[in-house]
Amino acid sequence: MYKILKTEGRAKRAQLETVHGTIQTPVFMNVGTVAAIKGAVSTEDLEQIKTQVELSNTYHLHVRPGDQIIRQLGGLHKFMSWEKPILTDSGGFQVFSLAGLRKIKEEGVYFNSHIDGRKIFMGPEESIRIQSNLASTIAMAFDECPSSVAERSYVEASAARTARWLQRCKDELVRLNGLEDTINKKQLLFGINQGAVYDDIRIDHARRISELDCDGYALGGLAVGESHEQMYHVIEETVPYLPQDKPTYLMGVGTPANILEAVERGVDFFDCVYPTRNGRHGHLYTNHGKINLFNAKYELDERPIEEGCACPACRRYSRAYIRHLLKAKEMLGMRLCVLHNLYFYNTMMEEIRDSLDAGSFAAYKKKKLEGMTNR
RNA sequence: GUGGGUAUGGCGCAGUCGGCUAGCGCGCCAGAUUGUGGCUCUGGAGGCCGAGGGUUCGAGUCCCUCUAUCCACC
Repeated sequence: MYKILKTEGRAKRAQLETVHGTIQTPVFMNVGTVAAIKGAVSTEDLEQIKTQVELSNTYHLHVRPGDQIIRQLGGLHKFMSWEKPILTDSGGFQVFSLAGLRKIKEEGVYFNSHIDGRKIFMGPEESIRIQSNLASTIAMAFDECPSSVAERSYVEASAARTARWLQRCKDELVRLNGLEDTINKKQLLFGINQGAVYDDIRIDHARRISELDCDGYALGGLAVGESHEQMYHVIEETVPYLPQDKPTYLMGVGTPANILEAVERGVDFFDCVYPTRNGRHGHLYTNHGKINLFNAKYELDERPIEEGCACPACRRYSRAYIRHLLKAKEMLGMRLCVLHNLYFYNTMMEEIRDSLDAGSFAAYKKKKLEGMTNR
């Protein structure tokens, strides 16, 4: 299933075989929360900008249109017309990030829908059941993502509960995958490590969840307020305690620099809203750093976003034109920016894989970081 | 021509019985944003308060003249 092809230090060049095709890693998963990449990006577009994995969200699809609806329509892949791998996030993070009133108990979490305010209960079994209905390629465990500044005692109790929840997720998935009418009987499950910025809690938690033999393991609860140094430190200390014959996924991260640092520390799956959200806001990633197309200095700039870039935006349009579209709030402006950013990220991951293949990742990373003056 | 209204940053407006560095929205100029509510947040620049004169310790606020503009009537 998961096969390491080459290593350089802790950095891994690997591949993960799934029922929806083989994923080459390190990989960046393109975030499409509600089964859509925001910014009017179609799955046809995704194929043209080197997307390997699309990421959607359990909670968001549960409240709208409803996982039962998607199940009746044949699952997420058929629903959104995307045949390659899809990873669904469990909804644990949404409880942390957007549910105002919430109650976290041993059985799960009670909170209110952000769409219509109605009460929702979600626990490990509910999350996995929804993900099974969505029939994604990879399901994520239902976890709690405590604040990075949460007190030690709280983090300790929370991590212990997340570990118990993982066992329940695992049991429920095994049960569902064994059912006759389950759409994707080979759905994979990734467990999630927690522990905020406390090394010993992280390590202890990593050891515990490693015994559950998941298909992959993620580092959760990072990039939620702590410094880059703290985050790199946690990754460095924790990754060795996660099964190295399984994929390692750093959730929600990050900037191009964050990714390069994490690859070096053994991470091979990433996802982040930056390329899409920042793209919608006119922030573009280039090899010279991030630029803000809203800035007045681009008003008469006839160059493409990035010289030599082969993305759909750079092949044809100028900074001045795209800036105009953004200021005029034309959808095409956002779309072109999102396409460029995702292409940039996916291309960078491709370059990372090539450099690992060639045994020159360290040199590649150094050169890439030196070029990016802004981030 | 007569009567009435209005003139405050690029645009639209607030400015209480005259009282300290004249506010707000949009726009503009920048910055944030890490398992996404196309959201939101944070800064910044920009005003001889239509012009001139007067009253007053003090006028965007009160008085006079002029100018511009809008409405009604002729």
